[in-house]
Amino acid sequence: MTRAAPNPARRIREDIESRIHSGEWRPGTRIPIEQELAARYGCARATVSKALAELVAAGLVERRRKAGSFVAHPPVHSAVMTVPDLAELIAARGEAYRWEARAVVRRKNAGEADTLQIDGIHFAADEPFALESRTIELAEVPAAAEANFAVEAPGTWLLAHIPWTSARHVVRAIAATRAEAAALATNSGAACLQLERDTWRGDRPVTHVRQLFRGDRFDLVAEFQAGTGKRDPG
Amino acid sequence: MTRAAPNPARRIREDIESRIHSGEWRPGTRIPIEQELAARYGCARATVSKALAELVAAGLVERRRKAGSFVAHPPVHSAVMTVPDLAELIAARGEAYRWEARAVVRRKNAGEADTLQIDGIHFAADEPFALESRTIELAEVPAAAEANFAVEAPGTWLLAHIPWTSARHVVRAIAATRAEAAALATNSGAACLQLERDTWRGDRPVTHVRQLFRGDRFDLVAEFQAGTGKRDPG
DNA sequence: CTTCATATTATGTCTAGACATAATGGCCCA
DNA sequence: TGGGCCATTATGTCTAGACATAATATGAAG
Repeated sequence: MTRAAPNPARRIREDIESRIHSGEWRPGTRIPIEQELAARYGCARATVSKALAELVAAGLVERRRKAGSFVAHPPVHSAVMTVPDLAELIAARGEAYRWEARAVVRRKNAGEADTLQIDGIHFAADEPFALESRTIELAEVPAAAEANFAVEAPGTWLLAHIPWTSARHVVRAIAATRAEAAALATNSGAACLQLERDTWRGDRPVTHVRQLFRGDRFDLVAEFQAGTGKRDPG
Repeated sequence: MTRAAPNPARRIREDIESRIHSGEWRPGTRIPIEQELAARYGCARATVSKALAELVAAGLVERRRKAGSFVAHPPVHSAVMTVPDLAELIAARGEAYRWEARAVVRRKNAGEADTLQIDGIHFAADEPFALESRTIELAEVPAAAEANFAVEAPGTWLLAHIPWTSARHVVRAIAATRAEAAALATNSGAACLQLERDTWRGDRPVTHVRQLFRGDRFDLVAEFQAGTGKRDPG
């Protein structure tokens, strides 16, 4: 058997990538068929296929049976948003972080499982940074009943204790109510960024949060990196 | 050669996925070694490896040489945000879409390449939906000089003509200025969602946009889907 | 008792060949 | 001319085996 070159798949991927990035192969361009690529790079078709599969995962390429592989049209409208853990975010800024709980209430729901309702404020350098209002489903996270949310912010606690989740975030600009404005040390009607997050484990709800930030103190960043193929789970 | 079951890789992936989702295998848990999984599922090791590779791509699993494969810790703080093409978004709502350009100016920059400055308004059902202010680098997109941005929104045009990009979005809540409020048919100081996007081709800037939405008419959604492995570029 | 070399182990990658599947494009028939 | 069937073709998936690589564990030497 012919011995393999060190990294054919990688070479193929990077070659195609650079052709796409350079504009030589524009969106919609048909990529040579796998057989031909295999011949050109001197490797097995499975290797070409793997390289193409990675490019598909990166969003650079689309493949259709019989039709062939094509340079994908740029999905400019999707990007990875980093939703901060507030304790981390503020610590990273070098400011003192503090969490102050205003209310921790266990709600008994007739027939259904109980929920925990937690309201509080995140402080950065002793100034109010975000209002938080959270509901935790005790059926999914029974251990939450024992946690002391007067001391630790529930988001931080949950991150460390929940097995796995999927989540949906909704970002919206709203005007602060009088009460919210007071809590955030701003004026009534001020523009605020509201982040709502629903979290599930499988298909069962785990927690719902609403976080409210002063518009002049916080913004969200989302990045779209075409085809780097980077996986950096940190 | 033993014939393969219809979809072993998929079966393996879904099985492991469900164990992770159910909490049976918690974050950090070691997944059985590939040999054992291959034996258990009655398939080749390469197939197990492929299934695991997909789970890694989905962020559910981490693999380390010699050490083994492990259930990853949930990266709850990242989610995929879908940034809409406004023409599409509004059409999808079943409302009439209209773009109105207010100014299209070519700026000559001494020594450097020219830029195109475009300001306009997106309308949904004849009501102002978003203000847009955009700069296009003509050095990167010379064809833009010929486009008629009085008729077609530049975002839509660019989507169809730019080879490939990476992008950075910043989302912020701001109060509308008097002029912005007037253009958006709301009142001065109203909470608005501002989306700024810088787009590059390779490392060279292509375009910068600032879009302003009325807070009560628009929100952004970001999803974090653990391990569905869904690729839906459509 | 520590340190370094080495064997072991589990993942990483590749090959050559086989069969599956779906979409296209042309052919045949009405 | 129009519509439906079918062969072709390119991707999709899998197998069994081989070698590469990195990290750990072990054992030997100082």
